Amino acid sequence: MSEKLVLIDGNSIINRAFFGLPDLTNAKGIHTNAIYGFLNILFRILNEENADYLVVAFDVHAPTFRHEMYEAYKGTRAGMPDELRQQVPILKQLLAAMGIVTMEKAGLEADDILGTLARRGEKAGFDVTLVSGDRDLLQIATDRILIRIPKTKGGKTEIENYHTKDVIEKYGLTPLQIIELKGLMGDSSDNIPGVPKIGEKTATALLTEYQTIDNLKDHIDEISKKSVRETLTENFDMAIMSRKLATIETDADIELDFSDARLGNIYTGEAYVIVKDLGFKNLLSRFEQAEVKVDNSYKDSFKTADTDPEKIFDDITAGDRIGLYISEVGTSVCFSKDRTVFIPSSLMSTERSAVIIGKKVVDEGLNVITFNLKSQLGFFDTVFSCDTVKQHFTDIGIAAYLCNPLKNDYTIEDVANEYCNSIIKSADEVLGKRSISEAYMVSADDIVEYSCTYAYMCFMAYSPVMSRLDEYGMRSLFFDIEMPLIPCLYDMERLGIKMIPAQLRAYGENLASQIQELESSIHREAGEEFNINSPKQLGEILFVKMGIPGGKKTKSGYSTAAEVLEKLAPEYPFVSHILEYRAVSKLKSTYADGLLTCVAGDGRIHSKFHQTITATGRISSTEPNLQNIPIRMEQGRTIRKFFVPEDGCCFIDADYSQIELRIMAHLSQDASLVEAFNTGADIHSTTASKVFHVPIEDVTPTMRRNAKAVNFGIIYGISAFGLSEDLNISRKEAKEFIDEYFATFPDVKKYLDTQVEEARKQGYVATEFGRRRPLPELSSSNFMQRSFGERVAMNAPIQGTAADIMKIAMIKVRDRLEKEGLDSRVILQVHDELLLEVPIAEADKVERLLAEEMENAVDFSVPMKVETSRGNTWYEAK
DNA sequence: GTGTTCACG
DNA sequence: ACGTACGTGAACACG
Repeated sequence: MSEKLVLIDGNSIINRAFFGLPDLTNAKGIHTNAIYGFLNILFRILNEENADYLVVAFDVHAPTFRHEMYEAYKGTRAGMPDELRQQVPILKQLLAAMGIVTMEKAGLEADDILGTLARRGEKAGFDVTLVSGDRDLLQIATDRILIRIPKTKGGKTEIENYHTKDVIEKYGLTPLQIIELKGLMGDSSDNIPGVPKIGEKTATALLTEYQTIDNLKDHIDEISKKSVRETLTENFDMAIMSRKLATIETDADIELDFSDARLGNIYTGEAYVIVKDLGFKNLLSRFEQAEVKVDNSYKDSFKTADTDPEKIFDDITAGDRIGLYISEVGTSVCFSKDRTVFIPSSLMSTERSAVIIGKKVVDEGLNVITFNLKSQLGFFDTVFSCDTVKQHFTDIGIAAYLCNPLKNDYTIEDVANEYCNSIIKSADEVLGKRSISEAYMVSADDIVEYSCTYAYMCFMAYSPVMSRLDEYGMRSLFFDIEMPLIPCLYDMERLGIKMIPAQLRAYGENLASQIQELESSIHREAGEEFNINSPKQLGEILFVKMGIPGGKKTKSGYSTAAEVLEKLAPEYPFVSHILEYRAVSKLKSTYADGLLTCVAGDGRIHSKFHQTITATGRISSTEPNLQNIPIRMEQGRTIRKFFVPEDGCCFIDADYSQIELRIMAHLSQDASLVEAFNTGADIHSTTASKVFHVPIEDVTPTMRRNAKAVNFGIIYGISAFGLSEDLNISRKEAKEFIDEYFATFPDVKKYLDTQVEEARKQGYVATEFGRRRPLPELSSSNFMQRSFGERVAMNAPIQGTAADIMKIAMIKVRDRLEKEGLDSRVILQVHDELLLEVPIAEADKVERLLAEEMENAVDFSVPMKVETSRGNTWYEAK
């Protein structure tokens, strides 16, 4: 059997990948979509082809001979978008690391290299496969040269295959006639002019009859259609030149010994590092073998304690820095890069080691470096004050988050790899699918490795992460806000919120019967049974079977979003039944059923609060998400009646009123807006009064509603489109509102413009407290993405500053409650709102204290107004 | 796993 | 001409 030579058109494949995939970026903000797409196609090809030799060809970016000919003709040249250009050298580097030969040569296009190698390979007796996105290459096809053209259709990549017979079948022309075809019809994507007015149809018909352009010239008089005859006669020169442009060189002057292109192991350690850096997690497993080769010598410094573990802690002296990881199975302490000790809990309980460390922390000013401290605070017997945590602990996971808040997850190995240039095994790789608490399933060595790696990496990553934090000017944000916040969140998770499951269950059963009724009447009205929860089936019923007008919207069919259905509801009762069904089943599945499964043995729901998720600095909540419990509609709001305080306690709820607009006033220093807040009137009415030039008492509800929508729009990064959608008005009207708003508050406009401008210059925006939000989107050549970046540049400083203020307030409230010896506790945070569980006797005091601390969390140009209320359920307290 | 929908701020 | 408001998380359908 012949050996196989695979040739890949690097430029064309990376181009296809770039335009076919959404804009992906890695943790550092480098665009990676084209590389990702290229690799996927490469792996697929290698999977399907039994390649013995592989070459990837590229264009040289300097103008080539053929381009020069064309430029001489027209004087233009299409450029490559910047985001794609950046990816080419990285791809070449990666291919080199994989031991794959790449070729490029000044004066030649990738096509010419491919054509030449294909012919040469065929002569040398290989079976040749040539992969390109470019149909030009079809001219190279023979019985032994297969041209493969990947096409991405609906996320799936299908590859079209062409030998000589396939070209003839599809185009009715031989491969060589493809050149003649391009000569006549041209190719706009390749800047080949062709003959005016001759398209694919005419050209194919002519070539079927006359085979070549030259022969066609000889028989020009036989052509019956006058217009075709004329344009051909006039433009033969053009046809000849175009043909020349379209002809791929097959005898170019290139040197390649095929034996150099023999495919070896492409999964090298070098490639692993690059792929890891690019953030292609799902491709990484292919390179895993290579990982073993990396330097793991640091593990030699891991030791398991054998005798008297108490002594180990004697080594710690005042002001020392240690890396620490505590888990159920033991405690790991890293003292230096050469010494990390694992103390198994069988030798000393984790509680005991935590006590010792806790004491050292306070008595000797120990500096403890951790990763995800919140999850380990439970091992300590003492409840740390915000200040103690701030003084003595460092959570490098949170520090890494501040340096780059766009990553989806922060694992110790990611941080270590990024900041220490080392590659360590991920927890999953060490433990498999078991968790550390199922340690009996894991070997002793693996436990030591896992636990010590945490402590070691904390210790090692400390300096580089901290210098990055300093470089970005976020030291204070980190130590004054994020670190002391940890115990606040820990408390909220530990305390949880009491729930009355029986009432929630009854509520859920009531919903169930409503759902049944709605379901049967919907099925009756539709005349058939179908899954109402399936947007696909529902769209089919609504817009096809029932013939309701309301065109397509999504990729996969009709949109059935509430927004669309609400417009149809007045006219079609069926549609409002759907909406009602949706609302009720959402309540049942997400809230009634969902929350019930979250009630713990103590009758309380312990939601998790995450500090390293959002791009703007907000906290997020999961398992369950208690930050999206219904409130707008009464039926959903009822759920809040089942959240209750402990016996003898009440709830006090405190929320910042219009915090984002107040921040906007402060940041922009717009005189009118600042004044509006300082007079204390209703802000939406005041806005309406100023914008519409009427006295405040003449502001109509409509005017107020419009002003409110504009105010929201401003915070989100206003666009006429968004506002028009929200208010259901024309874009022209929306634009008039916005213009009028900016005329009224000129410094707001100036501020927003400045943010976008600064973001473009620096690549990020920042909150009042220095929290950064990187904006890789702003450099995009894609209009939609760039516009998104602009809106984010306007929104992030506002939303982020609000998040900062709330965090400061939470710390101040916790400190104050502790200092005054009160038993009240914050149990929930919902972005601009805090919910406290308060012993009745403390209620008056706490209510005052809360408002005071929250309002005085910052000293801005406008007051931060807080509204508080009390209740015996969450429902009542709001 | 991805897309759609919808709950909250 | 493009086609969207900012930030989240959970449930469900579907390939």
